[in-house]
Amino acid sequence: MTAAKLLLVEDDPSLAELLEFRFEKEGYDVRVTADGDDALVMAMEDVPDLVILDWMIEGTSGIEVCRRLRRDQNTAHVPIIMLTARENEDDRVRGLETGADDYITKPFSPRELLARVSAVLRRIRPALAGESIQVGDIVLDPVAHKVERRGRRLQMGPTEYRLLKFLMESPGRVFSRNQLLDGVWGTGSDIELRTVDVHIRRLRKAVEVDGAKDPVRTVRSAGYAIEAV
Amino acid sequence: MTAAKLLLVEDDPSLAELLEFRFEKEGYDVRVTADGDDALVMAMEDVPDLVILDWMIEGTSGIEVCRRLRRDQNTAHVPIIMLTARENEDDRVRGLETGADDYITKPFSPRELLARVSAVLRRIRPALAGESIQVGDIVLDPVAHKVERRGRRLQMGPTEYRLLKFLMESPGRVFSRNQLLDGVWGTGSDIELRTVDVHIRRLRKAVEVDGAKDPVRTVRSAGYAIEAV
DNA sequence: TAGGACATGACACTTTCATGACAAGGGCTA
DNA sequence: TAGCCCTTGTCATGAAAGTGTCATGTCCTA
Repeated sequence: MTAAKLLLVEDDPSLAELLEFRFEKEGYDVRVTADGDDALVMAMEDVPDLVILDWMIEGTSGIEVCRRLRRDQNTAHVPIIMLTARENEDDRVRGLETGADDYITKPFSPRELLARVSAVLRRIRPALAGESIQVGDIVLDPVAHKVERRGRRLQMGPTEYRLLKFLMESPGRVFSRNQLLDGVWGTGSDIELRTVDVHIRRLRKAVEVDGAKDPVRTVRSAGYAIEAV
Repeated sequence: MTAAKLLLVEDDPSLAELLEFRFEKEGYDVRVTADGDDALVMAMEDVPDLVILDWMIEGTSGIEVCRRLRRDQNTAHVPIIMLTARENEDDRVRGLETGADDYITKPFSPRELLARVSAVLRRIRPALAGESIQVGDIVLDPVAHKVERRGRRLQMGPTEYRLLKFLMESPGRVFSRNQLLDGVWGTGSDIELRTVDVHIRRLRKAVEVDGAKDPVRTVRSAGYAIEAV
């Protein structure tokens, strides 16, 4: 299981350091910045699994960062937890309405933030929390690195496994070839776009079980998705 | 678009009634019970999209309900928001660790709870949280790249899809052929004006469902619009 | 009723995708 | 270390689906 990538946007150095320490201790892969614009750049370059965003930061404001993350295709679905010192309900609601998934009011204990991060990740990316994912009749166990369909064990290469896992984390959602390259092969991989097709085909072949239908949907001129069949 | 089904487990009658009223006003399909065991039965019988669970209820305790929901295959993935009167951090953390997706501390405003429900649903089923576009009986889910009408899945080419999406983003508004070329084909496309007519026709054919009326309105010497029928 | 505007079917042309083949690389074993 | 097997990225090819244009028919309106 690869570590979950967190992006922490916090301009109080001591708090940032404390949180970074705690999260790394929990096995997360943490990057930190104090600046909103930096945060956006970092998020675009390497899409994190979750963003922890202080409402009051230098440069671009927290809510603006949130809005922009939501606007970009690649980061639109990254969960965001906002840190806010405000008691004001309007701000909390506005944060949630802007697209934040959760907020936590300062002062908070690191432990509670950890619990929230874990809860959000579990909801969004069960595989990161070590839980198995199920889509239709396909079950993927990230801990055992096993895939089963209708009780039968499936055999596939490492790339097909990662591709399947990536797709299963967002069932039904269509990913472009570029998104798949970023998500499965890693940002900045220098791979031919069409190579994705080939791996999709290998994946299709790997999940073939007697009379079961193909769970991989091709969306012409858009990409691929996996769905319950 | 079918309404999101909520299950509200709350034993304070006045609060339950208030919430039920607010949620139904927002278009949710709400069922209410005051009892933990009832809640489990109801959840098994008709799996809700989200559970709002009071921590302190009669019968089986909230946390126990949470645990059991998580244990059953059918309800394991249903998001849970816990309502708690306790300030105690341990309880909050324990709730999250047990599998609740979120909690909210009493007293809270219905508005905030609504925002949280919406935020959680947005994650789980984008189509339920208003991320899909709906015009009349046509529902377009941009994330899954799917279009449905009266529950039936529609099939169309990429251009028709983009055209439909563009029109549905401004229901009722009339677009000239030039505007459509700019918006759907991209500015600077060197396409014959009349080609729009052809794609409109293909779109019309694609959204044909048994006896449903044509949602595409032709405005003579002006352009086209889509409207609820 | 004439003239313009729109609808429709046909068709040739493009784009996009599925598939099989293949060579390069890596790791493991004998 | 040579040989073998598995994985991987790329390419060529054929099939399928989608696209733009035109000619013709139909409708509407002044």
